[in-house]
Amino acid sequence: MANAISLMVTERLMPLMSQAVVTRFAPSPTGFLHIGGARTALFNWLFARGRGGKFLLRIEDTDRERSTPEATAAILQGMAWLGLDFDGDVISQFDGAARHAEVAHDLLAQGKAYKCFSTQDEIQAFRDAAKDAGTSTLFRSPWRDATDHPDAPFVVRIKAPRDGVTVIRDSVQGDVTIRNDQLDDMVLLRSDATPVYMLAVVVDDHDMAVTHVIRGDDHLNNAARQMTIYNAMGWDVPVWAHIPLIHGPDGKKLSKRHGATGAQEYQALGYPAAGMRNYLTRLGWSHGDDEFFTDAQALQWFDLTGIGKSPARLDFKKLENICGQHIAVADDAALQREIIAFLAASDQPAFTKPQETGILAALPILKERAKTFPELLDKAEFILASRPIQPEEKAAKHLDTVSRGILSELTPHLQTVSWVRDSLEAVLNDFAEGKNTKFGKLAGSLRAALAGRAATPSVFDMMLFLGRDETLARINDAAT
RNA sequence: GGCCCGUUCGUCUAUCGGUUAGGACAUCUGGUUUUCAACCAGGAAAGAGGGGUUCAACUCCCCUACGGGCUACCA
Repeated sequence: MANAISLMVTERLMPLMSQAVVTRFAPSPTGFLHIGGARTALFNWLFARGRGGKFLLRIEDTDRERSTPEATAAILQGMAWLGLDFDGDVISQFDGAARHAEVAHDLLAQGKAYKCFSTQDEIQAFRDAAKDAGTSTLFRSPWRDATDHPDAPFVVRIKAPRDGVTVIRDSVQGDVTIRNDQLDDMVLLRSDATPVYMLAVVVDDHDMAVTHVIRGDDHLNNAARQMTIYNAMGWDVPVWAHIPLIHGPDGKKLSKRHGATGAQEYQALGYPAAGMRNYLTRLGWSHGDDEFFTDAQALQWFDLTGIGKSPARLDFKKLENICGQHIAVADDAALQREIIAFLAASDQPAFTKPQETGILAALPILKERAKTFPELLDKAEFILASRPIQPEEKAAKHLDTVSRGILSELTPHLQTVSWVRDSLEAVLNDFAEGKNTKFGKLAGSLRAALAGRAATPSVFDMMLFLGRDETLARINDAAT
């Protein structure tokens, strides 16, 4: 029986194993890692990793003018922050130029591409005229079927089909049909013989054995044009999945005026990577009613069929909510490391050694009350600050003359009490009652004395954490 | 201009012809509370508009509106 089952499992898995999933993220290095790009990378990562496949990274740096090494570094950093590890080395598309050109020459030799001697000025003039006349601006090169060639600069264009239709079988968008008379004979090789992006992607995706192309839907139309190259070369077309772009809260394309657009800005803002992954995954993708999930669950559940077709908007409130949940369940040591990285990413001074050990020890009482790292750190002020504590404005209100007097009177009670939660609670409650005041009022003063803040963990937690001597010292500081 | 894609509560979404259109965040009311966070109970809140098809449409088709994309010797 067990054998029969394992055989069934093996048989079902075999086709999948022999055709393992390969995805890639292919950003152009012209700036930081955009949050939309980060989500695209995340989807590719989830899809490949969830299926034991490979996730590759290719930098599309064929535009020498705009590509910079700094941008590549920023993209790498952003991915590292989000924990999106890729297989193999970073691949430079520019490095493959010779191979891309080779394919273009192959097509030329096969008569599936041709040399076009029309100059850019001529083409531009044609387009302008067509626009004025209200006719199609699709350029039809007179050189497509020419036999005699002048001795002049030329570009290599592909002979795109003119009849029939091209159907993009897209896992997200469904079948998208484009009439072939809408396709132009796109340029493969520029007049300086360098390959163009449209050629490079196809060749690279084929050579890298990419099985699933998951990318922004701004490439949806390009897919039809790219298919003419696949078809001309007789290559298998990958599974396409064109995902909608992310929009700002106002529904417009996400741009700088919406605030943070770079993935790393979110790190500097203090969002934990796990929460970011969860939120970004859920944005435009769903698995029933599941909102909060672990990486393991996302890996198991993520599928192309769950991706929506309409653009989603960023909602910082929900991001915070999800992040708060992830901070609450995070492993203390890992959370500590992430907070330290956050400090560096946001240009804040690093922890001193005592602060570092203090935070780590207090994480259990801190992490359940914060949605972001700045919030957590704010509530950790009783650990980070050292005597004498300088109360902030809101806290100072709890330290008026009367309150200070009460704190002075409290001191002797704390000197003798057994330093455990139950005893402390009993003493403080009795004391408050004896003073005919509410415990809440007393707690406010204690909070101000111990942390200098109005929002802190429980006063008992802080007292236990600080210990008798430090607690009394701080109360004394505040009372006098 | 041409072509392509999209449109369910404020937001993210479920629904895959028959539901009182469900959940989450946000919001409002009440409760709890030691501040913050959290928690508990409850409320308000949606099928862009117009035509079809069908016994029945949020779901299928068409038109319009709105949003987005592509239309480069950029990627």
